[in-house]
Amino acid sequence: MTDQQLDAAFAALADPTRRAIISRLAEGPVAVGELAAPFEISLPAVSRHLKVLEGAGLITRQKDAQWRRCHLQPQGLAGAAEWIDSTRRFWEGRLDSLARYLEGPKRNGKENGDAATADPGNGGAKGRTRD
Amino acid sequence: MTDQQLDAAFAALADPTRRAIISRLAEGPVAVGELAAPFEISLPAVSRHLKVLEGAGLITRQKDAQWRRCHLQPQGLAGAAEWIDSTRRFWEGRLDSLARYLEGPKRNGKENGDAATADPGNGGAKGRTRD
DNA sequence: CCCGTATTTAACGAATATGTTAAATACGGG
DNA sequence: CCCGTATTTAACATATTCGTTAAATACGGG
Repeated sequence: MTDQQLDAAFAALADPTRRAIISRLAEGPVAVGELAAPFEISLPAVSRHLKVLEGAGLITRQKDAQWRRCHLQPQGLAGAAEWIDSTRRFWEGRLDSLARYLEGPKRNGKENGDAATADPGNGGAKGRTRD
Repeated sequence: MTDQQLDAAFAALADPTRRAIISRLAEGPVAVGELAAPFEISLPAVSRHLKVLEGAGLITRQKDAQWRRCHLQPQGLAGAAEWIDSTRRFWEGRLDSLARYLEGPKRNGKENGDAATADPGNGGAKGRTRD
């Protein structure tokens, strides 16, 4: 997933109407009119939201006579989720190194409960600006 | 997580500079100046990005003399990830019901054949003007 | 107390997003 | 071929976002 795709996906998700549309589509494909019904905004506004979602790769639209049936594109969601998860894994990996550091040969007897603020990478250096 | 929090979190993630900042912070806490160094934009611009990230609950800033050390707030990321994952779980659950429906003991020999567009949950409901 | 460093706030302009209404387009049917 | 339904595009107003530069604020040190 490129940076631009992530931009588009996250921007698309940053709107409650669009998230509601996605939630609705997770139940199954729906045509535009039916999709728009629950919302108070106009149909053109929904249409534009759909364009944004489609541009972000989160949905597709299939022609079906004069209807356009919208389908969730789960791989689009997967791309966004993957960015977040890999960041979280990275963070947790960093915590793992911290745990190893604390439990290492030094045999640290105290359990460090607040790993989130500890900083082995910059451990004792307070007030340092550059490294 | 409220709708507004999701708005803020996803909007915050929809910017490559802010995602880069988050990636950097996943390695450990960093002061603003050092955080800003890799970017070509001005320091005030970075400062505003940090404000956005903080407002979205994705980071925190701690005072440390004249420095402000920025920390990742992983629970913020978790909230966004959870929305996506629950949507995906819902989608997959729906596919599961579809599979059961297709393979189930009560074989009904009616219209189906395209798993991606079939819709057991809304099978013959409204919106079907054309058959 | 004043200075230099670190960071934020203020003020501004350009680009983008979102909503509206009115008109255009696409489709199947009589 | 024209009509009604479904949906999109056009044109427009307004709000927000993102960048800039200049000034303000916060802090520790001589």
